[in-house]
Amino acid sequence: MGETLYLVDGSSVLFRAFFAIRNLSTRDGRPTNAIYGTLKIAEKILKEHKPTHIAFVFDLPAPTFRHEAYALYKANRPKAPSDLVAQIEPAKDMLRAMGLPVLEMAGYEADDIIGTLALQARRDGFSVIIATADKDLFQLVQEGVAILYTKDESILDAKGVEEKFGVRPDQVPDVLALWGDASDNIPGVPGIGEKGAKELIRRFGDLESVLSHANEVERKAYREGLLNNAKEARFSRELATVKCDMSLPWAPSGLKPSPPDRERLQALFRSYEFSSLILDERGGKGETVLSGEAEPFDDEALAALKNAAAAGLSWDEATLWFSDGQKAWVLPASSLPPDLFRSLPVCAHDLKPLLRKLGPSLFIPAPSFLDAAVAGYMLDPSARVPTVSSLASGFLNLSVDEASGPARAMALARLKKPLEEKLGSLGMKSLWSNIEGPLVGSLARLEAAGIGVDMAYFGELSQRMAGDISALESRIHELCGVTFNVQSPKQLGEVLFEKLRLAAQKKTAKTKTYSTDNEVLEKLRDAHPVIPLILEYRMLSKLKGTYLDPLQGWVDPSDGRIHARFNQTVAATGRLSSSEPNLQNIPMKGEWGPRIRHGFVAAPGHLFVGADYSQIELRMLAHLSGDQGLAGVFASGQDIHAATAAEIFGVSEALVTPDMRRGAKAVNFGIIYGLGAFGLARDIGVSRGEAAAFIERYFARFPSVRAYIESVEKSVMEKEEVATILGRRRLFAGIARAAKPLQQALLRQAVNTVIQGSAADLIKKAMVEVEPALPKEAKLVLQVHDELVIEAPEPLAPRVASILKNAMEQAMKLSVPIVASVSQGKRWDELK
DNA sequence: CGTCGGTCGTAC
DNA sequence: GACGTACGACCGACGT
Repeated sequence: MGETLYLVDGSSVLFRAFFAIRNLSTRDGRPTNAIYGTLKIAEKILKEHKPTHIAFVFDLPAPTFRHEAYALYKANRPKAPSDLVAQIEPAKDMLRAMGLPVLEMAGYEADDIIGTLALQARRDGFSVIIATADKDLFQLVQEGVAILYTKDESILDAKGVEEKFGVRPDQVPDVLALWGDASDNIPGVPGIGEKGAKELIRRFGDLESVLSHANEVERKAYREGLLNNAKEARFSRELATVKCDMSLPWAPSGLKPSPPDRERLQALFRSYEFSSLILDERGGKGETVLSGEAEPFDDEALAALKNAAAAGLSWDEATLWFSDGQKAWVLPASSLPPDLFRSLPVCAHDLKPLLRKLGPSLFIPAPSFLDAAVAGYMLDPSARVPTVSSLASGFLNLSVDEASGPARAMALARLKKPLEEKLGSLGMKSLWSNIEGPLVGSLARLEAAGIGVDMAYFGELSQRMAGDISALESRIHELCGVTFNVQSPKQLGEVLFEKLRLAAQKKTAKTKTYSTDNEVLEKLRDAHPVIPLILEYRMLSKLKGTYLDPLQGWVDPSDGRIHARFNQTVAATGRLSSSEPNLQNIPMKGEWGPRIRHGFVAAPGHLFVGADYSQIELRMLAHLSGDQGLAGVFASGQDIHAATAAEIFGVSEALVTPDMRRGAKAVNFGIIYGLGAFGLARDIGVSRGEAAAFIERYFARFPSVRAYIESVEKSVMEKEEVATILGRRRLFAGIARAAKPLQQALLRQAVNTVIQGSAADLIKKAMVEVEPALPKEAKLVLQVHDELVIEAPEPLAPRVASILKNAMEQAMKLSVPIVASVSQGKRWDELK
C-alpha cells in the first residue's frame, strides 16, 4: 500500500465552519468560530486518518487567470463577512503551529493547486483524499483520488460521486457549464438549474453532445436556452474546469506534518480562549459545566462501568465514548467487544442510528437500557426531541458541550436515573420497558432490512409519464394562450381567474391569493376545457415528482433496497413517522396507486406477508367509550359504515344505499377527527343543516361516544394532558386559558390523540411481540399505522401469515374484537 | 445560495 | 373558523 496525501480545501472548510458553528468569540469580542471549526476538522482528520502527508490549501485574494479570461468572474460574490475574513490568517497560524503545511500562492486558486497536486501525487504513487465541501472539486475524482465531503463526512470515490451528485466526476464541469454557479458568477444556461443540467448530461453524456442535440430537448425553456447560449455554456465549462497543470513550488513528498509547536499552540489557544471546552450560553448561570477528556477504554473501564448505576454512551462517526458519570473512556467503533452492551446498563441518546451502524448482532442492549431521546419524547411528545445538553440542563442543572463525546457520555450516565424516575412517576415505566424500549431494536432491524424496489419498472413508468406531462403542458399553454408554470399555484391562479376570467371559488388562508386546489378545480371542471388537463397534469407530476423520481435516489447501491427511516420520536400522538423517503404515504387509491405499489417487490424467493387492522380506531373508540351500540356492531361483525348508516337513517341495513353508506363513513371518520357540521357538509355535499342532523343522530344512537368525548374534553381542561390506553401522554399546556378557536382546535387534538395514540400503542405492541415469534428468515419491512408488512421466504409465508395475524389480534384484549386481515404477494399492490 | 413559509397532495 | 397525524415537492420571497 502506498502513502496517502490529504489535500484540504482550506477556504471551503473555513467558510463552512463559519456558518455551521454557533457564534463563538473571545471575551473582548474577536470571532473564533471558524478557527475553532477548522481546528476540529484538522484534529479529526489527524486522529481518524493519521495521514502521512497532508496540506491545507487556501485562496489568496488576487486576480487569477480566470479573472483575466472573464471580467465578471466571481463578480457576483458578496464580500465575505468581516467576522470571517478576520479569522482567515489566525486559522492559518494555528494550522502552521500544529505542524501542518499551509499552501497558497498569489494568482493561483486553491482548486487549481489542489488539482495539480492531486495529479502529481497520483503520478508519484500516492493515494489522494481531497477534503472539501465544494462540489466543484468532485471532477478530480478518479482511480486513487477520492473526496472527503466535509458536509456529511462521507468518502466519495467515482461511484460515490455519481451516487451523490448524479453524474460521473468527469461530467461535473459539463453540469456546471449548464447549471452555472452564481457564487463564482459562472453564467451557465438561463432556465436550466441543477436538476435539468444533470438530466441533460446524463442523457447525452457531455456538454458538446447536449449542444448538438439541443433540438431534441422536449422542454421548451431548456431547448431555447441551449440554442441561444451555446457560447456561454462552453465558456462556463472552461471556467468550471479545474486546472491540473499549474507549475508549483511544492512536491507531494514534502507535504508531511511536522511536530506541533506546543508553546505557540498554547499561546494561540490562550488567545482564542480555547483552553477549556466551549461553554454554551447557559455556562454562566451558576450551572456546572461538563466538558471532557477521555482515557482509552481498558479493563479498568469495563469494571467501573459494570459496577456503575448507569453507563453513558455517546458516539460519532468512528468513535464511542462510555462514562460512569465521573470518568469517560474512548474506543474506536471498529474495536468494539461483542456482547459489551448486553452487560452494561446503557443510557444513550437516539440509539437507533448506532444500532444500524454497528449491526444488531454487535449491539443487543441490556434490558435495563434507556434511550434518552425516546424518554424525552415520551415526557413531552409535542416538543422537539431534546438534545443531551437540554436534558442535562433541565434534569441536572448541568451545562454540557454537545460537541464533546466524553461530555455527552458523562451527562447521559447521570441522566439515566432521573429520566427513569420521571417516567415512573408519570406511569410510563412499562410503556418504556415493554413497548418503546424494545421498539428501538425492532425499528433498527426494520430499517436495516429495507424494502426491494423494481427500479427498471419505476424508470419505465417515469419515462412514460414524462411524455404525457410534457404533452399536457403544451396543450395547457395553448388552451390558455400563454406560457406559464402550471406547477405554480400563483401563476395558475392568475391565468385562470384573471386572464380567463373563470369564477374564483376561494382565497388561500395566508396569502389571500386565488386557491387552485383540487376542490376548486373540480368545481370548474366544466367551465373551461383546460381544467381537466390541469387536473391530469397535477396528478401525473405529483406522482412522478414525489413518488417515482425521488425513490431512485434512496436505493442503497450495496443491496438495491430502500432503507427508509421509521421515526420513533416525531408524531405527537405516539404514531411512528417515516422519512427519507416516506413509505407511509405511497399512493394506494386510484388507477396509479397500485401501479406505484407494484414497484415494491419482495426479494427473490420471498413474499410479502401483510396484515392490516380493520377499523382499528373505531374499534378503539368503541372500547374506550364502552358504547354498547358501537360495540354491538363490531361484535356482530357487520359492515361498520353500513351499520352506522342504518342507525343514522333509521332503516334496516338491507335498505342502506351507497350514498347513505358514504355519508355514514364520513361521519365515522369525522367523529375521530372532531369534524363539525361545516366540514361534513362540504365532504359529502349536503347542506349544513342536514350534516348537523347526521351528527346529532349519530350521537343519539351512540350516546356513550358523545359522553366519552365530553369526558376527555373535561379532563384535558383540568389536567392539561391526556393519556392513551397504555399511558402515553400528550401535554396541552394552557388549554384552559386559550382563546376559543384555538381551544376548540386543541380539544379536537386531545380527543384524537387518545384514539389515534391508543391505536398506535396497539400496533407498536404487536410489532415488538410478533418479532420474536417469527422465523429468523422473516423480517418486518413496513409499518403504515394500521398495517404491518413482513418479507418472508416463500415456503414460510403461510406460517408467517398466521403468526402475524395472531400477534396483531392478540396484542391487546379489548371489549370488542380486534380483526386483522392478512394477505400475501410478490409485490405490494397484491396485498389487499 | 440556502432557508423558510406557503400551497398542494399523498397516506392512515 | 370550520378535520386529526404525518412527509415532502415545488414555488417564490427573503437574506446567509
